[in-house]
Amino acid sequence: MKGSGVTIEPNGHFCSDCAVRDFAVCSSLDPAELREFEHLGRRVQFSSGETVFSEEDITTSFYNLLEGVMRLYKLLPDGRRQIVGFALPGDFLGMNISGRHNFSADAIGAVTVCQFAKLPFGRFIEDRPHLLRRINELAIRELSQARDHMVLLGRRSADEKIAAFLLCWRERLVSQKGVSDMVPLPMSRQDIADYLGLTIETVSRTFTKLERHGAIDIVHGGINLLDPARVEALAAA
Amino acid sequence: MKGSGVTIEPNGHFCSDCAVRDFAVCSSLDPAELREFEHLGRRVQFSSGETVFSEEDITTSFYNLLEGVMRLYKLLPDGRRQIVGFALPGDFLGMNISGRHNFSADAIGAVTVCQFAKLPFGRFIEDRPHLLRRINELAIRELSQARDHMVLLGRRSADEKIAAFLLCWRERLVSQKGVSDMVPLPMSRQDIADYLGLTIETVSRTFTKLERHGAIDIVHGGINLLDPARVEALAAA
DNA sequence: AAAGCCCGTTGACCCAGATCAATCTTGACG
DNA sequence: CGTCAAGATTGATCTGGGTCAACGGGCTTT
Repeated sequence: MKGSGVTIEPNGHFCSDCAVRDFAVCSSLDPAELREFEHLGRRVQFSSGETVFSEEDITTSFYNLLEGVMRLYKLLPDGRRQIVGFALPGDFLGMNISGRHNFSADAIGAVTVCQFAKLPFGRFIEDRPHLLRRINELAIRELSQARDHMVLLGRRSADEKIAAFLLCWRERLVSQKGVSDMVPLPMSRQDIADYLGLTIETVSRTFTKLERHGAIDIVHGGINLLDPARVEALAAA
Repeated sequence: MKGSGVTIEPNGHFCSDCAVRDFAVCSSLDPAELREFEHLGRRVQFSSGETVFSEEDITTSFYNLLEGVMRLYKLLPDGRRQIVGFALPGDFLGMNISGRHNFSADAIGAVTVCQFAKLPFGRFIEDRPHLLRRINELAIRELSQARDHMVLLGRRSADEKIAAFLLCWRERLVSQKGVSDMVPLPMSRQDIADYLGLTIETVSRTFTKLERHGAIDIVHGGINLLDPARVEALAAA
């Protein structure tokens, strides 16, 4: 579902009290810069399932995810899909060198982004090396995650993939909402399958197996980690 | 094989006539900067199979590959290996945010690198945003390649993996030594298998199958692309 | 509340690619 | 030139996970 999103009236939205202020790209900006920066972005909302941008689209904007979860994916011509990542609040999307996006991005549930037009954003960076350094830092971190994911896709069994996914997803949620054994899974089984290079049936079966072994409890919208140690042992790394 | 490499006497080595001058990180530097930069790096040689740096090692240096090919890989505790990339001359290695390398790097055949101590290099970048921009550009390009590779690992068949690998490898060699239907493969079958998430037997069988179909010709140290169109069709993307 | 749909689960079966096991090729070295 | 070791190929067999198919449970719609 292609969506252009809904721009929110800017009343009352200031970078200085933005929820992702401290861990997004903008954490590198001082208060004065932040006031200038404020005029570059506009808040836009997307509803569940809407596509924020598509692979091969000419890049006209960058996005800072403020609220919600997004799936980032690539499609093969015959429809096979590989999800290359899930984005959480604070993630910065859209950087590329070809001038075109190299993956598509959909909202999973309602999403709010801070959208920056490419050119003014590029100009703003120009003489702010600390912002560039911050962007570089995020790119390098993503690269490291991408390599970990290659190991998972190329060399791990279905059981290991699922276990590693649960732990890694929980870990990422920690920085958002603190530690908890309840792990919300807003994405569908199909999304998880396409992320792990499996089929939906294998994902379902593996969850059931983990539940039968008492390692997790499948609840609506997520799972409970009953035995984190056992899941860690399964993830084996 | 862990190796510390052999430093080459600096006589007669100048950045200005470096082979990778135009496409490595240093392409962003002007002649004056280049002269200063020259003192930061030292040329080091590694012989076939030597390890230049290992995953989890504390990062003390960055590397600019000048000559040869390297395999970049991660190991699971039980020895399973995933090659996350092959490095060619001009590639810049070692960036990370944790202070530790996040993959290992071996020489495939003899290799020459330009090695930079981390701290002086970091200081040199400090007030040279154009160099930082160049590094960022390289990171973003690698990220895009990493995502393509995830699709390959997660969603493609063995035949497609091999075909895509041959075409992609040939494409990369174009910028090094021009177009040719002779594709040198300096890495072993095991390396190819670990890059594609397959076993050595499947790689061997798939090569043989391609040869029987007249698409390629297996020669010592590489293959001849007899029917590029057919291989492209197999790669299906 | 009945109908329909979407999503997830479960079972039966199958196959691409892994595993196991020779055998062959090539190059290094006495 | 013969010996050895390392890599590559090939064949036989097995299996993890894919495919196909049925079913169920929780929504929305009317």
